[in-house]
Amino acid sequence: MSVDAETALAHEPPGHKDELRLWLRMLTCTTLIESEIRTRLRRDFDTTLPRFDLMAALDRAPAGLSLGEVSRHMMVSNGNVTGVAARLEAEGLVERRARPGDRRAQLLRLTPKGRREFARQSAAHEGWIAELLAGVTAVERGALFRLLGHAKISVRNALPPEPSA
Amino acid sequence: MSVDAETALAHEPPGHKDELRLWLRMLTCTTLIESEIRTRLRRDFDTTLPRFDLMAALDRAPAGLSLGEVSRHMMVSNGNVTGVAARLEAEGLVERRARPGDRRAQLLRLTPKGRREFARQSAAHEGWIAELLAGVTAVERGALFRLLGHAKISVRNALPPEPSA
DNA sequence: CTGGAATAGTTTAGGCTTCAAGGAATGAGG
DNA sequence: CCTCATTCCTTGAAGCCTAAACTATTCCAG
Repeated sequence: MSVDAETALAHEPPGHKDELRLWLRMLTCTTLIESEIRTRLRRDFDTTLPRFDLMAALDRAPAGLSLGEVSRHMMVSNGNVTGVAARLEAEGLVERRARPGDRRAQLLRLTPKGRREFARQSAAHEGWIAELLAGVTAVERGALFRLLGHAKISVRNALPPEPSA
Repeated sequence: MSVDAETALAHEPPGHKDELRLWLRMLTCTTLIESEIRTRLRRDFDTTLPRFDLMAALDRAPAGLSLGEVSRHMMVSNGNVTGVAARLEAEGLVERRARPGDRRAQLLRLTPKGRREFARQSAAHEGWIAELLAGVTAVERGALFRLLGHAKISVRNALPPEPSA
């Protein structure tokens, strides 16, 4: 898995391919990092990125989050969260509790075991990211962060408006 | 480099929040764009991103590509390509031919219908990307492209070496 | 020539993901 | 009260994705 679509495009006839090439390079970077992280999560912790992400969301919210809140946080569909949460619950890493005063909603929280487990995973994860980005200087990182901020705003502005927020 | 997660952690003082924030922002940008593209591909062409990507790879290789070559281009597993190619073949967009002189390999090629269809899709796709990134100036795009190039190299250097190429 | 390594693809099991349809609970107006 | 829209979540169908095991073929070294 070494060639990427981006380099292949470099010899296309000139045009407005500029944004496209930027997008493909962005995608390549993200895919490279993401699949390496998936591999290591599996190898070292026998877990997956979605599980890790869900636990990360809960770790930042000690009071718990509803499934819907998790879904918005992770930018995935709500039906998706149902399944991932069910598996984490089966492993004893997450627990559900009824939300007082609303019998529709449930609060998801890390169990003590889940909190311990996530602490180990997130420490390793942070190290992995630093390792993968070690070749980018602090100055470059700052510039990238800022420019990606602009890109994020650009995309959000071009997106269809959300049902409030 | 093959240190287990625990040991690696012991040697690495915390302080990599910086890289982590950059990574999360990169991931957010990519996810936003990618899910919008998926939505539009479905809405306007009743297709998916993997199908589109596979056809894009074939479009750049008029002589055809083996399944393995497609797999490397798309940076996905070979088993995956089997399935996506099968669906595209069932829709008459792609055809398989034996590769002369090697009975293991098969060449995948766009059919005329597939080529027409992809031309429509890729024109729209290019417009969508330009639209989403319209808020990023040409100068910023250039800087982003260059910096992401550095990031890509950094990641590749940190990755376990591949079985040649 | 022959045995073993490498290569090309497929299959299988398990998990992720979306969309769409639907059930249950809530809340607001009449 | 009712009723109806809304919210929260689950389910089901279909597709994407990986790792690992497997088949078939090719290549190579002896």
